[in-house]
Amino acid sequence: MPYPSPPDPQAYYEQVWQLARQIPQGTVATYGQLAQMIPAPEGVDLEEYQAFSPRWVGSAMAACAADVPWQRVINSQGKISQRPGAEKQRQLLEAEGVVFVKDKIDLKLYQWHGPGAEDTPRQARLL
DNA sequence: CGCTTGACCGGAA
DNA sequence: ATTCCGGCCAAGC
Repeated sequence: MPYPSPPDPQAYYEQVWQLARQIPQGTVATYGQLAQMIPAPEGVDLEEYQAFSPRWVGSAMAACAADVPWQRVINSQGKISQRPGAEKQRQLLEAEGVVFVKDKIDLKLYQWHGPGAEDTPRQARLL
């Protein structure tokens, strides 16, 4: 299943990491969500960007720096993508108070609303 | 140099 | 709910 890469992968990944670092503890973001928050690199048409950017975000997370909370990025179905280390990701999230139901998270409760829209911690609302 | 293999997503069967 | 499909690049072996 072939797919293209960003014109400058390194530069794109850094934008992803910077965004990911802003995800509050106890909340999550999806690959596609982060991709939408980043503008399409110059030379990439919107259609192509929409089709592949989520994978680019995934690639970025696969190579993320130590200070990036990679565990807070999950797929659009509210599940943890299959791969070695997936179990660890779930543990880290549960330690932050994220509850899993049948291997999935309720995005309505935990999804990050983006920078600036700093949400009231979902957990507080549940207490 | 030629395979193989990706931390995805939305829409269609 | 579940499976299948298109998208068509690069690093690593």
